[in-house]
Amino acid sequence: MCGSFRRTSRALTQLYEQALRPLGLRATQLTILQMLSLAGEVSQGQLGEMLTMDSTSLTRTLAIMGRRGWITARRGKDRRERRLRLASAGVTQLRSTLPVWEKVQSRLRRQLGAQAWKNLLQLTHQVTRVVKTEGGSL
Amino acid sequence: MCGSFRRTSRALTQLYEQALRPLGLRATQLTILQMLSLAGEVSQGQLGEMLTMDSTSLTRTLAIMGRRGWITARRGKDRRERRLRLASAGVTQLRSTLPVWEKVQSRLRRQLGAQAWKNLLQLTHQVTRVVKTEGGSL
DNA sequence: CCACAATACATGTATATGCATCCATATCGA
DNA sequence: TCGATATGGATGCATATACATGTATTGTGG
Repeated sequence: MCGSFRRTSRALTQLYEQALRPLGLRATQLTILQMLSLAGEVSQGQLGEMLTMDSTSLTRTLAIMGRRGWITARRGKDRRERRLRLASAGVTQLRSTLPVWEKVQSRLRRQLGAQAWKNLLQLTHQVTRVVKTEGGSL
Repeated sequence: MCGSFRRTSRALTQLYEQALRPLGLRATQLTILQMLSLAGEVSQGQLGEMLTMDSTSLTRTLAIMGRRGWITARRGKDRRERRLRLASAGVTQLRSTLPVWEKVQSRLRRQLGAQAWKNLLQLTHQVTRVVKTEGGSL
């Protein structure tokens, strides 16, 4: 199952990134822009939790995105935290990226069919949930 | 969809690799061992095709696995090709790894249910196939 | 046979990602 | 309040992964 997911991830990532390449961002970066757009200001740890990603792995990607001016970070009341927000350049980048993303997504959905699409989203979320909640004892 | 798959891949990879860590191999490496075990001798390009992985990405992983003595490579009749096989240490490694892998896998399958499991395998393969065959026009 | 296009990898470069470990800060118990 | 512990990130290190480009080899039309 792990191998199947990893293989499909590679295929999907290539598909999406091929479309995103002219815009100069990677799949992970788009996901982060979308997440911050939805969530507003969050800590690095919270973002990691939302993405099921090691929060220290985010340090590097966030640094790249910070250099490009897409996000800003500031210390929170708890001064260990980095609280992250979209910067205006990030909003702009996201806005110009969404149509491209949407186009790939809708074509793929058409190929797969609405039912398979829906099942996939539901099942992937279920797997993530199960692994996260039962991971220790699995 | 890409984000969902990537997130679930991260979760699954952590789950499987947590179990595999004492054995000193990564998820990708196990997949390659399994593939070579099933396929016998194949070229690097064929292996990349089977895994939906850029064949030049395999160069590094295969080098690591070669250093550990798990695989061997030789030139084919076409001397540009590297034809890959499991070495005996690779067979041994695979044999000692399979029970651990099986254990994680079966527990996860129990948590998800047989039907969801089956649907997932079928759907992920479908997505991979669609992306690979229609990728250019998507 | 030969110049040229195509193929199979190798290598350079960049990002993604996780874990172990370290530092700063916060929290909590005595 | 002070010392022990816990928490949030930063950093070092290793692997995963893709693409662009370079190199060796093969295939091909003339």
